[in-house]
Formats: sequence, C-alpha cells, structure tokens
Amino acid sequence: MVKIRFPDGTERSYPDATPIRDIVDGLGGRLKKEALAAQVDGVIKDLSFCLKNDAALKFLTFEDADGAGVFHHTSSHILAQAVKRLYPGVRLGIGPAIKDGFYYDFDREESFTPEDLEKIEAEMARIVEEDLPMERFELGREEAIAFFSALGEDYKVELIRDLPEDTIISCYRTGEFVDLCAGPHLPSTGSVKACKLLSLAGAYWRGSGENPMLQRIYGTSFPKKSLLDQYLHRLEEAKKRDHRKLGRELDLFSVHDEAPGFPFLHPRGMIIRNELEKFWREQHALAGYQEIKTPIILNRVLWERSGHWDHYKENMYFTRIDEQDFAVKPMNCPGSMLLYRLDLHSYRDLPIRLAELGLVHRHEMSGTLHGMMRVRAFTQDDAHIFMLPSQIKEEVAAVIELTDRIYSVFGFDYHVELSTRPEKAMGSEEMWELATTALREVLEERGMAFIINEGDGAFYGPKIDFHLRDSIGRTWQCGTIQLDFQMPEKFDLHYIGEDGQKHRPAVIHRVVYGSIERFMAVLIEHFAGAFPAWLAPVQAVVIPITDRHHAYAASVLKRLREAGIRAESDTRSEKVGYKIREAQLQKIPYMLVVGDKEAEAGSVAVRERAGGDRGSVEVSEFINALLGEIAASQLRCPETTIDRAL
RNA sequence: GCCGGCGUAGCUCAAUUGGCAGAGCAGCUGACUUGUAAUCAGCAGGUUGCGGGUUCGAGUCCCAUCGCCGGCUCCA
Repeated sequence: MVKIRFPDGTERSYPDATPIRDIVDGLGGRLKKEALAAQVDGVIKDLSFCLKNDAALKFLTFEDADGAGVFHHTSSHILAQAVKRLYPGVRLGIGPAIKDGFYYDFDREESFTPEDLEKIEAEMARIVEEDLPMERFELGREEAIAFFSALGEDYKVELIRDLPEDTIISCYRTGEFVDLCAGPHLPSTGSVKACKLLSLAGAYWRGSGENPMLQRIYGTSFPKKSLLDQYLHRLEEAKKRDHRKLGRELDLFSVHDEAPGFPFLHPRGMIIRNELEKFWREQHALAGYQEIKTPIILNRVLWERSGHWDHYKENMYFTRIDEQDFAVKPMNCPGSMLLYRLDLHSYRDLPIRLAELGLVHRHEMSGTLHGMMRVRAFTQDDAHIFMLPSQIKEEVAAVIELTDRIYSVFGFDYHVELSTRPEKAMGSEEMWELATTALREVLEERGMAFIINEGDGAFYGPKIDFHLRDSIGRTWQCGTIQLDFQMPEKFDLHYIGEDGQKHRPAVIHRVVYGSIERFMAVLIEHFAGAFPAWLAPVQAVVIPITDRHHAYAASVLKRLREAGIRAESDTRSEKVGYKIREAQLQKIPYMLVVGDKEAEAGSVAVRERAGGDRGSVEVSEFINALLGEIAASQLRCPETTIDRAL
C-alpha cells in the first residue's frame, strides 16, 4: 500500500502502483472531469503514472499554470502530428508550451502559407476527434538515436546527443506519430477541444543566428470553445491599447518613413514627456543626485578607451570632424567618467551621483524596431554613482527603492532579472563573481523575487533589470542597475582614502525609466491612453452650450490656465453631445459644460471622463479639487527619500 | 540582419477572372444655436509606398527597393 496526502491535508491509502487516474476517478466530482495531470511531491506527472511510494499528490487542471502548460504541450504534439500527416518530408525542431499557448518549429523547403495553417488546423481537429491516447515509452540512448535517425529527424538526434548521460529518454506516441519528449502529457488528444493557430514566424534552430532558420507556427488551445473565444476577444481588446494606435489617435507621436526608428513627439506627447522629466528631477534631487549634461558626439579615442570600440562598434554611428573620427554616443557613461576625473575626490565626498537625461543613438537592426518601445535614438534617464566599494550594497538598495517608488506612482507591476557575465566581457572572472554576488545579495536581503538571465549582462558588468509589461503581455526592460569595475580602471578613476592614498572607486550605471520613449510607450498602454490628470496633455475642456456662452467659457478658461491647469475650450458650433463624445475619445479627464445656469452662478457642470456627470460646482472649487488631485497622485516627497538625501 | 505577412484619401476599409479607383469618418463651406458619446446639406480630397517589367490594358501578375506588422537574433 502507498499513503497519498492530498492538498487539503487528508491522507488515503492505495494499493502499490495505482495509476493516478484511478485515484482521481475514485474521488469523482469536478476533478474527475477536469484533472489534466498531477504533481507528485511537486513533480508533474502524467495521470497514467503509477504511484509506488508514499507521496503528496495535487491534481492539475487547466486553471493551474502547470496544468495549462501540459495542455498546451500536448497541443503542440497535435500540431506536429498534423503537419507530419500533411507534409511528410518536414523535419521537426522543438515544440514547447509557452505562456497562453504553444509553438512548434519545422524545417521545410517551402514556406508555410496562411492557407496551410487552415489545413493544419483542420487536420488537428481530426486528431482531436480521433481521441488518440498519448502513450509514454522509454528508449536507451543508442536506441533513441537509431529510432529518430531512421525517421530522418536530424534535429531530434542532435537533441538526444546533447542530453546529459543519465537522462531517461522518453517518447510519446499518438497513433502513428512519435515525438521525443520528457512530458508529461494529457491522457489523450480528445480533450483539446478548441485550437487556433495564430501566427507564423522564422526562428533560428536553438536560437542562434549561425543555425538554419526554421518555420515556427504559434498557436493556442483551450478545453472549451468559449474560452478560446474569450481569449481571442481579450487579444482584440488589448490591441486597442497599442501605443502606436493610441499615439496616432491621441496625437502624441508619429514615426515616418524618412526616419525609421526615430519617433517624432507631438505637442501633446511632449507634455507627457515634460511631466515625466519634471517628476524625475524632483525625485532625483530628493535622492541626492546632481544633474549634468554631456555631449552627444565624442572623439573615437574616448570610445577606444571605454571599450565600446571593441565591444559595441556594430551598434554605433560615426562621423568625421576635421579629419578625425568621432562617434555618436550609444551610452552616457564615458562622458560621465570624464567629468568625475576632472577633480580630485576625497572618500568623504562619495558617493557622488551624477544624473543625466542623455540622448543616445544605437543602430538597432531594422527588424527589431517597434513604435516607441524599440527605437534607434532614445533618452536614458541615466545616472552614474561613484562610490567606495563598501558603499555598493547600500547604493544598489537605494536605487532599487527609488525605482520601486517611482514605478508605484504609475501603478506598474514589474519583475526583476539578474543578468550575469556575457561571452564578450571585459574584466576578470573574479571581478564578475564579486559584482554578481553583491547584486544577488542585495536582492536576497530585500526578499525580492528575481530570475537569473545567464550571460545577459553588459560587457562591463552584471546588472539587475526591471521589466514592465505591454498591452499584449510582452515584457520590456526599463530600469536597470549595472555594477561596473571596468570603467573606473579604463579611465583611471580614483579617490583619496583615509590613508591619504589613491584608491579605485566602484561605479553603478543605472536608469529608472530606462528610456523615456519606451517608458512613455508602456505608460500609454498601461493607462490605455486615459492618463491620470497630472500627465494628461489636456486636463480639462470647457464646453459652451451655444455661441452666447462663449464669453463665459473664455473667462472660465482664463481662470483655469491662470491656476496652471492645461485647459482648452471647444467653441465649435456643435451640439453638447458631439463635443462630449470628442472629449471622451480624446480621454480628457474633465469636461466642463457651461450654459445659462453656470454663467449666472459662476460655476461649471463637471463631467468626469470615467464617472460621468457630477453636477455643478463653483469654478474655484473645481480648480482646487483638480489641483489637489494632481498633487496627491504623484505621492511626492515620501519621507524615506528625504532621509536618504540627508 | 533573418523568416513570413502587409502597404489604396489624414483615419478605418471597399474595388468580380487584369477592364472607368470608391465609401464612412475627419477636413473645408453654408445652414442650424444646441444641456452630457456623432444635426443637416454641399464641396474638396489619390502618380494605389517608390522604381522597373509583362500586357491592348496593372491597385490586381512578375522583379527590385523602402517602410510597417508578427516572430527570431539583439537590446533601454
């Protein structure tokens, strides 16, 4: 007998080698129908898995992220099987579950077309209809290689050869189709009721540009058609928040064929940007930063010294001035280093925090450009912190706090990644180890969740990255904290220590917004264009009912503007409904309707963007309320910031 | 940069097997003087991304190029 413990704490005994499926069938209820797989002592297993030892057992349904993963993974096998049936010569790459779906990579001479996808979808439906059981079996290493070699599946053979020696090599069979796979899987193909292939894309084998490019088919699947429809609807809704669409509709920015990757900011977009910068300057002054500005074009010699010439040249733009080579800066650090080096620094002066809203240019590959999210010129809200080695952890922690505070004003959720030494790196292994450990310790001491991004550090040091989510769930790196022992060496920076000797300072490179352009893009999608009043390009619009109210409207507008409120008046000869509709579509926070009653009472009839008609109030009352709202929403001057600066 | 898809009026989209480039919204003009999400009428708007080719004839087919979209790679 084996003793099985369930999540609710109950325990039951079953005969040795009872398949999990029998247990769930015995329990009956909702789970009997919905269980897709199970966690045995935390390890995900097929329902056909036989329990031979005492264990904690948790059933997984589509509601569980792991359960959905199993469901999608099985869907990807069905996709591969359908493709093999329709196009027998195709060789298989890999086909994992991903967030909200799955993909499979195929190697085929001809390109798949959208029509092919329809055919494949239809064949997948047939495989689901056939309700083929998913049978797991294991092969020895040589057996497996022989098996997939015979099938001509060279990529699978390559995968097997690269598996660690002690790996159990398992395969799953559905009807005539067998795929190399660690599993687990659904018991059969029948439960994948609703399946949709979404897109087609090229993808390098094993993610390396050196390798051949395969054709990747993306899809998603659900246990019910209604869930699929819901998902597709959600996707449609999310696309309406796309910053490129809202940027045009709200007249915030544009991109032009004449300048790919270099967005133009319109007057309304500029207001948002200026508000962001204003807020940023306040926060950084409080946190003890000083602002500088360094040149955009600097001599080649500087870039050779900093290492950019060797490590970053392919991303840089160059020019010649008076027969000398210059480069347009892709980063702000070298300029900042020059400034630090200008003076002699005492250990008592450290840390020195030099902040710069620096415009950098990078030659990004054309295929990667994306609205304002990924561009070729952007402004980093940069800062370089020069400090004693003993101050590293404290300063890193302070930057994390500042970032968290600023993000929280916007209501962003974010996740954190720690990126380690890349292949093309400067400096010794020991230095990297030291720097990486310091960053890791700060994160751990603060109890922050983070994932490790192996080999993704900057060429001069490891980094902590803050990622924000766009409207359709893609994440974009915004804030980053990079620890650097290289630039101080390269630029021979030093400070005079207590002992009167020269010592090497450590440097942190950091950004909070990341790039103001990208941050604005994320912001637009986050608020779906409906900005809080402090950021809204137009905070209030006055709507006179008829021409005879224009004079009063003008007087209200004047008072609003004198109070520092960004306001406009809509004096077109249109009906109130028309003007309101327009203002709603422009997502203006407040609409102030003025007619006879208001003109007489010196009031405005307030309509809130979100809340609708709020009735009439005195003009001064409205102004005070709005100014109060603006001040409150920025949560300025929290005590912790002031403490730190002192 | 690579793979696939797409470029028609300011925006959203039509145009049959290759056969006269069109609609709504926005814009302009006029009328209407309006009380919380679209008043009516008229006018104007185009070298179909750009450049070649096939054809009696190309928005439509072919080639090349630029840009955009979705991915891959890379990155703030």
